[in-house]
Amino acid sequence: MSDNTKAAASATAAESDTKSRIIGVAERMIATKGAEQVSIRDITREAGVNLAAINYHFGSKERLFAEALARSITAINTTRMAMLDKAEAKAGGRSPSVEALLEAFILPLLHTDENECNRYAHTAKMLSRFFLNPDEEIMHMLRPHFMPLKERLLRLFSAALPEVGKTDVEWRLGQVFAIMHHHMLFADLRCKDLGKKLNVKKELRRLVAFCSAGMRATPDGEAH
Amino acid sequence: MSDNTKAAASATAAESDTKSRIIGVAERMIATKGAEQVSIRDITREAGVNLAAINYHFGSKERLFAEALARSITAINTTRMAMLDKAEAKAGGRSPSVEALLEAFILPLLHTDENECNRYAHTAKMLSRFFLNPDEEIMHMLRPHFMPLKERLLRLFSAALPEVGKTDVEWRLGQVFAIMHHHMLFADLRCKDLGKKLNVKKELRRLVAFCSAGMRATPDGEAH
DNA sequence: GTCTATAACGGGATAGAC
DNA sequence: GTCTATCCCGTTATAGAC
Repeated sequence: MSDNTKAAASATAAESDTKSRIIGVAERMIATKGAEQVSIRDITREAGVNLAAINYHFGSKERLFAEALARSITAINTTRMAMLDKAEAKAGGRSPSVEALLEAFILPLLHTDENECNRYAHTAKMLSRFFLNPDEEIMHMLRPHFMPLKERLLRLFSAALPEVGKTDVEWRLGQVFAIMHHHMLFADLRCKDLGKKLNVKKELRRLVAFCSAGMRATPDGEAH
Repeated sequence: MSDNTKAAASATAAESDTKSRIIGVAERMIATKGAEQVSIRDITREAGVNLAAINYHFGSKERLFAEALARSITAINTTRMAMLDKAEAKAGGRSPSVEALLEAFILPLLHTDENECNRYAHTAKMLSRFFLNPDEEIMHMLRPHFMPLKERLLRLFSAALPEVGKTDVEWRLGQVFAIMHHHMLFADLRCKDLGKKLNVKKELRRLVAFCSAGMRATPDGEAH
């Protein structure tokens, strides 16, 4: 075991950082087995580092996981930003429609792998972990990773919904987030239990229909 | 591996003191500290029973917690059923409005205590635990506790929304559930971090407005 | 500063005596 | 049915090597 770690260390001297290797291994294992099934013993064994290395570099298991979560969030939000760019370009100088904005928010979450039904199902589960046991430090560390998108969405939705107050727009956006969080939490169950691939197009249509109606609701709740 | 048919048998007989005492203690401790902070060692110490008693009577810690969760669900759903009774009586022979139905579904979840901001915040967290780590046996055990309500809601919403297909009504009801799950998961955070009591009336109005619009959405997502 | 070795701790589960 | 005695595991803390 000792010769293995030495070889790996010398072979990749430039980036043989224990810290980045740990993150890499953690990400891979989480993506494979899910955060709930990954112990730091698994990670350190696989990475060929000592058990205590995680505590030294990250402070705790949760903060290592938060690091991995941040990467996923960044990946998702980059795609969302790109879709917003396209939507804005397509709308010319005008404001993109509520539907276009929702699609940019929702669609990146529905991407599928061949083996994994939903690529980001494990990301949703990691998010849930933090929701279940809120940690102020981690939340603070995560905030920058989704704030830019949130600000932009708030601005764009407010422009698309001039008749809805900004406070309400923000609150309603929170409900869309809630729906998507729940959706992804069960994406793998729906897929694995039913033994069929998810119908992305259909799900997107349903989600956009429900959420756009909610975003546009009049305060008294009568939408028609 | 061990057969669990014995558990069903013991339920019929005069419930062993130990078993009911364990459930009672577990419920109380979960309501006080939250499920995440309660170990079976805490419970057995407090109940004055042996550590192994939980495994003997319930099979596992998770199944004991599921028992406590089932009680909360039953309490909530009894209130919901009563509100549906009233709504149906008020509507005479006609179908209660979407708003009245949503209110019956949502309002019971918003009840507050003096110390606890949301009486069922811990219930939501327990639900989340199971969502995070789905257990087929537990899900099967829980199903009867919310199926009657679900069936009734499906029937009533379908009657109130004749233009929406039953499959869509069910799917949309799932989104309302998602919103409420998320809402309760953060009820305590909103309350404790902001240091102010929740404004139940305002939250109810917002929730009903958003959800009723979503329930009524037209398939293409245009609601106005 | 970086990392290892090891110990201590607390948690859930279980076999087997009674 | 109940209880003791473990077992195994994941996590955390510390001391010290490099």
